[in-house]
Amino acid sequence: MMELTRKGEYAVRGIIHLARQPYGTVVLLGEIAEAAEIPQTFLAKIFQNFAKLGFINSYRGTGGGFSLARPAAEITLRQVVEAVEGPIAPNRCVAPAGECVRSATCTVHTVWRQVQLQAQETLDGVTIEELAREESP
Amino acid sequence: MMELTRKGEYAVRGIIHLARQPYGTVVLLGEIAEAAEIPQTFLAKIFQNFAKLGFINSYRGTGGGFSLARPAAEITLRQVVEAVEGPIAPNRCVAPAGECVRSATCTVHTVWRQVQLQAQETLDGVTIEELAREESP
DNA sequence: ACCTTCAAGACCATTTTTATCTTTTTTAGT
DNA sequence: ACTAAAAAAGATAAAAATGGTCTTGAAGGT
Ligand code: SF4
Ligand code: SF4
Repeated sequence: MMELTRKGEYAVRGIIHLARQPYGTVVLLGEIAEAAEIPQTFLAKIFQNFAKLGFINSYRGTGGGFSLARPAAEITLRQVVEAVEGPIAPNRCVAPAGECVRSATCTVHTVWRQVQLQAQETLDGVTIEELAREESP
Repeated sequence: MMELTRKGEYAVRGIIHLARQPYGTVVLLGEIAEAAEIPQTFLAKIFQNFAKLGFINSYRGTGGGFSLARPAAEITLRQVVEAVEGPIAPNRCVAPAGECVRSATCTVHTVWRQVQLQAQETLDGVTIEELAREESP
């Protein structure tokens, strides 16, 4: 239930790889795709979207590629996940567009709301910079 | 992202309706479906599964229908949701069968694990009996 | 000019979701 | 025994989402 899609997983892996380079480094799409084991054309779509959203810069032509558009410490995991998967919502009624006629009185609604808030807080509390640091043990 | 399917939503609504009757009451599938606004044939499939799992009893023939097989206070929301949607896992690597070669060293893995634990705890902490009580305000 | 690299959009196979329909089995009541 | 009621089981299927690929075009460097 409620699983991240490949797209979401690839997006996180891709941007973390970018964040592991010195800030400002321009990296080839192909290099990121290979290192993170992501189908290149699929990652291209994801990164095109990231560029539009201002997470990364893209450069065309020889010597082109992608670089972070702002420090990894200023990008949260929630922002990345929501960029590709849409708002975090364990049920329709807690999604932005999700109306349910029962929601005003529904006892289950509040539970989904709590699950949603917990997930949002957890993902908000982690930055790409933290995730990019190599693990210690 | 990570949304409950109709099946999951129907399952919860259906069993709550059953839990609102006095314990042991046998209710027609059609009555539950109508009250909870669920396609009857779809709810039939869900309840067949619930019966197999021992949440409810089913009775065929005239005067048949469904009743809770154990008190609503002993059925948690997590049990109901996992019965229809499978284990709660925000990413493959925290699912029972989900192996990822990176999981041992992956910094993101621990975040998904935390989201998973929080959701599991929240849904574990709510019983169908609580949800079946009419809301107060 | 020419090569490199990303952008954009069309395309497509597979899987999942969301059901419906039909046939069979069980049971209660007469 | 017969009949009607009701769930069980399984086949079928439309629609949507997923997980990509392919082609063409545009921008930039040499
Ligand atoms: S949980 Fe309650 S409010 Fe949310 S969709 Fe279900 S019935 Fe509606
Ligand atoms: S979060 Fe880490 S461990 Fe989990 S699937 Fe992604 S790479 Fe693998």
